[in-house]
Amino acid sequence: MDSSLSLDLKVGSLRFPTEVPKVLRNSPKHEEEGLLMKREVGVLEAELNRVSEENRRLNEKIAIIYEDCANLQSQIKDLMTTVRSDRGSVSPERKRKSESSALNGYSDVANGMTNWMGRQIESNSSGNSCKRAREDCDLKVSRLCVRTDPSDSSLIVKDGYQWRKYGQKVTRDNPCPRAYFRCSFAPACPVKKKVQRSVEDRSILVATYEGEHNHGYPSQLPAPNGSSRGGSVSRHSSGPSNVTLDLTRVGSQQEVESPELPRSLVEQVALSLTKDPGFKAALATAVSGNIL
DNA sequence: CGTCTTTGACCCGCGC
DNA sequence: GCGCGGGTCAAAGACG
Ligand SMILES: [Zn+2]
Repeated sequence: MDSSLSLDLKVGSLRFPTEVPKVLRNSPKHEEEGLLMKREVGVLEAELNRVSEENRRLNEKIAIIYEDCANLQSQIKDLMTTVRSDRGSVSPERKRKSESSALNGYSDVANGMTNWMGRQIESNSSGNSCKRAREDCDLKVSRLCVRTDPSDSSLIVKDGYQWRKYGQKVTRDNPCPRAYFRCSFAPACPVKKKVQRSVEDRSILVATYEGEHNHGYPSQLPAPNGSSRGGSVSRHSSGPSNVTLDLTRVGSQQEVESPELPRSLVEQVALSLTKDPGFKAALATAVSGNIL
């Protein structure tokens, strides 16, 4: 397994002949028109074949990416355990329960993509409107919209990290309370997040993250003995019923640069894919399709 | 017993 | 200084 995953996808090189409608015009020279039409048809067919082939290869690549993601995450997990054991022996900070963050409902890939997409959404909106430019120097603020069951009154966004709630306030412009969380996966992780229900759509939770994790992504592969017979699936299912991403917003605004350094290999992989908006959309569609 | 949630108190910046 | 609103602390309780 090579950790430097270079994909070399040439999706952006799709170029459709833009001057095709020329042959549709009314022309007195029918033979020439027919000839032109045939040639154009041939070109289009070749293009179609090429695109289909490209599509097939992309699907294969996506499958490979899935595997690589799983492999990378297992490597990260191993790395994290060794790092934790080292640090634990040196500085006896009060260690929290560093495991048993069961991911129920969706896969690690979905988690990573969710996180990454949220970052993309935020970097889009903040880059365009630049509402708060004073926090860019120190804190990185990102926003993630999550659709949950409106009947679920718990403001819990299960994004793969471990959060400890430390406050809740009612704000002025929103009748729904706002919950404050701190990352409790690492003892000194500075990341905080605020979760509040959206005013317009009560079924949407808006999570605002600030700061960067000083640890890797704490993803846990689903237990190898995943053949849990009984209803233990939803035993501690405080997770949201479904996490959806607003893909239209991602697709409508391309040109996303991500100047920040990736914190984990998973994010690095994701960032290497964001260069091309077309592939981003395709991958997002494929991933969301697989989630559902 | 350790960890997390709840919740009122407290702090702090800001506008007047 | 004072009130207001948002963010955080920390004691107490819940939970496994
Ligand atoms: Zn963290």
